[in-house]
Amino acid sequence: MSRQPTLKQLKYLCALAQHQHFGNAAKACHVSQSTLSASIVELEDVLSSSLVERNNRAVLLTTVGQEVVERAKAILTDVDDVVSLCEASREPFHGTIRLGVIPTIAPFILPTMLKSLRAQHPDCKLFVREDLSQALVDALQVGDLDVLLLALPFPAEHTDTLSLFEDPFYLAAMPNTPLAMSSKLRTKDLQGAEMLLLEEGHCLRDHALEACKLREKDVTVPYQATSLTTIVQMVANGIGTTLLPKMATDGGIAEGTDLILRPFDEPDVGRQIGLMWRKKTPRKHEFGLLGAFIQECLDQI
Amino acid sequence: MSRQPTLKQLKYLCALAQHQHFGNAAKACHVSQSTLSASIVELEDVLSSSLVERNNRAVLLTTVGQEVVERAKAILTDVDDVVSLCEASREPFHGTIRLGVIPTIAPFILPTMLKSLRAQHPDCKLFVREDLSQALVDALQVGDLDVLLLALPFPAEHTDTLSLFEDPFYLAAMPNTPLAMSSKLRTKDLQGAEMLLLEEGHCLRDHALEACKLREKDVTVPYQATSLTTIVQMVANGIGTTLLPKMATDGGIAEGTDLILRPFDEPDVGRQIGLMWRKKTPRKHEFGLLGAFIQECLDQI
DNA sequence: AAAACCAATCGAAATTTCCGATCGTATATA
DNA sequence: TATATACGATCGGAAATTTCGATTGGTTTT
Repeated sequence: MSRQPTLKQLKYLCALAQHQHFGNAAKACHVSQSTLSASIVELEDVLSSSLVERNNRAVLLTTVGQEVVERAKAILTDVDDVVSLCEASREPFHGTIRLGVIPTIAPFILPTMLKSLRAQHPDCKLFVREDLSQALVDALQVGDLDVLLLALPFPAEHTDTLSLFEDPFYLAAMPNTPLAMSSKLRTKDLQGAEMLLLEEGHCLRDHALEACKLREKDVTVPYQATSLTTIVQMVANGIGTTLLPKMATDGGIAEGTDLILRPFDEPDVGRQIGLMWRKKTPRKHEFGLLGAFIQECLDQI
Repeated sequence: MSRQPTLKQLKYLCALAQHQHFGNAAKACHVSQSTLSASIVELEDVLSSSLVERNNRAVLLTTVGQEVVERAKAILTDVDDVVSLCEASREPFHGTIRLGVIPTIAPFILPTMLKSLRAQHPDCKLFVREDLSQALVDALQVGDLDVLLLALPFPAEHTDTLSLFEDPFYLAAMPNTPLAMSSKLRTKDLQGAEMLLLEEGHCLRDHALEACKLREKDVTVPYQATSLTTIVQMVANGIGTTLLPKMATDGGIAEGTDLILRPFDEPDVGRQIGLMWRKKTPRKHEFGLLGAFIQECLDQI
């Protein structure tokens, strides 16, 4: 009868795979190097397979080792899921929710949301990470985050999404410019306009291009356009024109400037905001409630 | 900081769910009743949820308990899968072998080899990368490849080699040329001959120079001599003379041409073909078997 | 009321886990 | 060439845990 590997051993192996260094991996696990080393040896003994090649300058995983690490990661997150399942089952909004939010949403919704949350669910600890969609999805899939608030659609395997609301785009332009003064505003008026958009990687950029049927050449990407605020400042200084999500304008991003903010005289010019979680998450129900909660927050703005 | 449940605890919970009885479940797990009982209590403590109702005559699982049991079962079989994965991978020729082969070997041996491999070891996945020796060695040392098939000697630290067979050089020349017609062929006859060889980086070039005691000035490197086939075509068009490894001529590289192929009337004019792997690889034995397998393949050609 | 059954609990023993120290080897530095 | 440094393996002892048998408390059956 062969023994079974321990969760601890699997955890140590994953840490070793990540750090490629026994000492550092041990530090990350809060154990001594000797403990981690012995654990790995024992794991290899239990599995009767060498998982790691200790080349004296680097730590290399064998093919089996890599495969085991992959599965070990999955197992560890599954175990974590059991824990959070129990947490959530005790009562929604009573545990920790690790939420990822994209930069073009976070500043406009988090303040009200966090305030409401503290008022209505004081026992809920919300850990927020702000990053680009792709980074958030990666973190979601490996189990570093529980749920994301982002613009849909965004392709991601093994996930479910819940659409919350539409966020229309407004044109932001200086007074006296043709786009600001035309009687009706249509997306085709933007053809050839030199739009200022956020740099690559921001989904707002892609969704704006998509919604307005623009192509790359219609767009000017200023150097280091990493936040909407800087773009607004540039437009206010007469450098060009841009699209802003209603969410941002409601948040007062253009206050203190002379900018004209115009909605489009067409339907469906905007982006869809929603939640995304792992298909296998045990907290679907709680996240559905979270969606409703966010919608309530928005009504207050 | 919340602890994690143990695999043992999950196992006991599953047994309890199955037997609906602490004593019997304990017996099935080969532990005492007190041990199992305590384990369940501790699991409930870790998860801060009651999983089992032991009020009345029977043992009842709570809703959360059932959910946890279901996930626990999945986790346990996942862990077992890791074990059997390793069991399977212990058998030689049952996993993935990432093999590097140099361009002057690959086309002449891979077809038969892959065919035999599929026939004899259908579970073996062979990933092949064809590149120059130095690139292969680099890839081997950083762990991107498991084993190389190349011409020896080739300097590489932290590696072991296994010599498989000698691959003699044949002179390839057009009829009516002096080298094709001389009574005996010796390496010193090549002095001053304008040999066509592969460009820098191909070890065949170095080994040919070495075996025939030639120096750089005896050689003509044609523009873009990247494959033996093109060199053969050039020689067949009367541009010069070249050396071909027996392996290539056996493969019929000179078919359809008038070329004369002559062995040398001297011993040890050729190159040595062998395997190379990292000194620390845990698969030495398997790679030894791979060497024998390759030798068998060659007998079939 | 007694017996039977069951799970929880307790204290002692057995086991394991963990750490610091040390060793062996490979690499970098002088 | 000699010395210092870095890294992982190993060992022995201390600490933590796991495990067990015995016992307790509660319920059901006889």
